[in-house]
Amino acid sequence: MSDNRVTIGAVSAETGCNIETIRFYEKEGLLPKPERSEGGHRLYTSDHVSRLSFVRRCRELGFSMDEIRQLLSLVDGHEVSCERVKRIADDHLADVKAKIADLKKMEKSLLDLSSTCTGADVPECPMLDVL
Amino acid sequence: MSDNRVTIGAVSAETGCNIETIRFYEKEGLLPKPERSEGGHRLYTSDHVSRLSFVRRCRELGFSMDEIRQLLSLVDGHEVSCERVKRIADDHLADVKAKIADLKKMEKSLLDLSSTCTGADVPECPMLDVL
DNA sequence: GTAATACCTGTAGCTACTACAGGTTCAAGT
DNA sequence: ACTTGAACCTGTAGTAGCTACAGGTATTAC
Repeated sequence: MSDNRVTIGAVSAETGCNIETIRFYEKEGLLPKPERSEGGHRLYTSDHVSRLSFVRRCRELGFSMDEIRQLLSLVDGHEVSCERVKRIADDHLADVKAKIADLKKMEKSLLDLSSTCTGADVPECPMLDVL
Repeated sequence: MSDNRVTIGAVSAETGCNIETIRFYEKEGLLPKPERSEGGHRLYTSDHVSRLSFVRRCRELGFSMDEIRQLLSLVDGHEVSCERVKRIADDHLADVKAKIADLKKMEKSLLDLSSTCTGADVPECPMLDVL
């Protein structure tokens, strides 16, 4: 069970995560330090791969590294309470909603601005005047 | 006309832009270098203030510093064509729309995830299992 | 004249990576 | 056994758009 250790390159190929990023996550404490070969190469177990996948999925959902660290500490400690997990997720959801709202404001302003502009090849632009 | 020069602190107070940010914009070429007092303090004219306001409005609309540099070079050169301005703005608008779409995907996933979770104070969380 | 405040330059920090440089180890082929 | 090339190692610097110092000088008010 502890025999099938794989190199960082294999983990990278399996997860689609850059080698440098994997080492970076280790340095940042998102991945536990793996054992090393005699020569110092990292040797990963399937547990590492699972955890890396977890981290990647969280990143895709926009969680910050700090939020991920909090989620991981809930997993690692014996403190997995739905309550706390949900709070972290809902806080993050609120952030995402706020960002969407900001971007929609920008979108509207840009559309308004763009509509003042004919796009013709003339030497004066009403858009710049507005700005 | 060239008498009413103001210090960086006054410009900061007027525009709401941090002193450090004003100096940073100068270093990055978004603001022209102002004259200096004998002692080396920056002395700004109203032209500088207008340009800083322009830069700030662009930033609020999400334009990158590089896009702002392009807009400014159109203003400064005698090349102000509506066509080019509109292209920059519309490209940026497309970026904004893409970001909104990404965030909406995140939002949906987070909502789905959150709905699997009761939020009760139990030691098992279905959300973490999904992740 | 002096003290407080405003300003100066230059550097380091933030997020989440990516991209090297320069060196070592491993695996495959002969 | 030996060589070669690929994969790995550490450490540093770069990205965007600022912010936050440290340590020093200029200006202003009293």
